[in-house]
Amino acid sequence: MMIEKEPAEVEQLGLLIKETQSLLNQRMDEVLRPLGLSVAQYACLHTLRSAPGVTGSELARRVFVSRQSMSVLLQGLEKRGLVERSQEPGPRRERAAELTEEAAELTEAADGRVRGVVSTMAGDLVGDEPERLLVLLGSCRDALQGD
Amino acid sequence: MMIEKEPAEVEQLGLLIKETQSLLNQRMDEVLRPLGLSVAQYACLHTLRSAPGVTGSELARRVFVSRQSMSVLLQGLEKRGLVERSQEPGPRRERAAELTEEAAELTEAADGRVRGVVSTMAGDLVGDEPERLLVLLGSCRDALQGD
DNA sequence: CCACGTATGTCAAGATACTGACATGATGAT
DNA sequence: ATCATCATGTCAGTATCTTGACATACGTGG
Repeated sequence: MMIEKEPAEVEQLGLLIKETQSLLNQRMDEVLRPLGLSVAQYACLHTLRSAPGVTGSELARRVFVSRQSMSVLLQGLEKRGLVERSQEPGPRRERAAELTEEAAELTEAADGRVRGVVSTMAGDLVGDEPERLLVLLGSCRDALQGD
Repeated sequence: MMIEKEPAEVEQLGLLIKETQSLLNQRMDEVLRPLGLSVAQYACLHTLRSAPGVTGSELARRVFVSRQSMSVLLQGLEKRGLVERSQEPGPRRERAAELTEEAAELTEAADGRVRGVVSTMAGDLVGDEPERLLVLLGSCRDALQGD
């Protein structure tokens, strides 16, 4: 006979994820705001650094926002001289986006601060616990999007 | 000499949390929308059911939104007959909020659907893994808000 | 060759959440 | 007793994200 986990605790998992993400977003905003960056802008720059030349739509998918939001995000970053987009559209009307020199410095500074926040968050985890957390959360993510 | 964890993996923890929460919110919206409820409204009703009679401000803190957002949320729920608020303000101008009968049924139905989503999310976790995940994530949350 | 489906980029409108500000009522220090 | 302080509830303005819609461009099947 299978021993069923009482669902009372697992039920709190959704709330806990929301809570943690809310706090994480808040802390990231606090350290990024002095640099003049919103969390969404940081996510955009961070992703662009690891994947230069991607299209706006692909960027939107990776950052989990709509194409439209990414469009205005990129326009703002372009106006601030942090991002350059090819003026001559590519194969499918695509406009590849890349970081500028100034953005590289800024993104590195922002990355440092975000690393600090994440270190704080994982500060009480010891041994293989960080890795365990990554695996378990990854399982949840896959189960949700695999649908 | 301490063996330092390479931070390359832990660094992804922030992104993973954001990703998982985004997908969870999306799935919850999909199951709650047919009931005419937004995720925020569900969170409001769910919290009210476990803590009837709380004030709007306290409710806002528990649901992680501002007092102002909770104010308009409650106005909408009140207009739909799901929530009743005491008209005669209490000790500190407080207006205690409670669920109506109709809301109790609706909230129960919504809870069932949300339980389904959470079960899907935790579907691949076995043994003590759900509990482990709760403990590890709880540690992260405490580290973020303990600051 | 040409219509159809699909993907990108953008504009406009609606919804939602936040910050700032104010009035009201309770608490505490002097 | 009086005034400063704080918490609640609400209104207004701002910012951001989303959905809907349209124009453009590539690919495929008729």
